[in-house]
Amino acid sequence: MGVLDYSFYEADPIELAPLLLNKLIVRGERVGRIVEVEAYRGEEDPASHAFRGMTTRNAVMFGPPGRLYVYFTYGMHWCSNVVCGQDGLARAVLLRAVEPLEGIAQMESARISKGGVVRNLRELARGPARLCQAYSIDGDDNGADIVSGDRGIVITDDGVPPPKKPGVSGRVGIKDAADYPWRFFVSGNTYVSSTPANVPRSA
DNA sequence: CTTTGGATCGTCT
DNA sequence: GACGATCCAAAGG
Repeated sequence: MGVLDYSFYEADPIELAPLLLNKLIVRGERVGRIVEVEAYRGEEDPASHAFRGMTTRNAVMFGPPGRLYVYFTYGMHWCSNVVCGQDGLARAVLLRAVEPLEGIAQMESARISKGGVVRNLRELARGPARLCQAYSIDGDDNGADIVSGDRGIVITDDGVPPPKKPGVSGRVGIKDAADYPWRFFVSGNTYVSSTPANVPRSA
């Protein structure tokens, strides 16, 4: 229960990613449950921004765990990752979808004020860029400490455990290493994005 | 319902 | 100079 400790984030992203499922992201009034994530493993992962070493853009990924790595892409979108693994290793978990629980009005106005479109609750924070819009996460939040909450963002545990058998599939929107089964989601949850086809575990 | 193409710019080659 | 860890609207079945 409560805010997660730094030690929680020291794990390898493949271990940590499924453990982040069902945790809460909190920023002020805004509270949502994480239902979909992806693991990225730095120099060992052709799809990772850090595959070819450190740059100014990805530097936060190499730093201490328990921070946010926020990046800009497609000329208009922000996406956010939880930095994990030990200090010096470029490891991170991309936050891909959240089930809105509280502060829904604030999430909606945050999206709309940034030119977003809110069709329904399901699409409010479904997808990494929409999630950032809903939480007003942008470049200013790159490097934010999600344990101390120095920028007002924390990840907490409300007692709901991660799924015993999370859904697993390839990661979305990448070309390299598309077959790595490093996307994890809460099976059956409607707030999970659907691409690629949800592949049940056990298989 | 699915498919397709446009928007838009910081970062790396 | 090319291209994204994406989203959205419009067009087609």
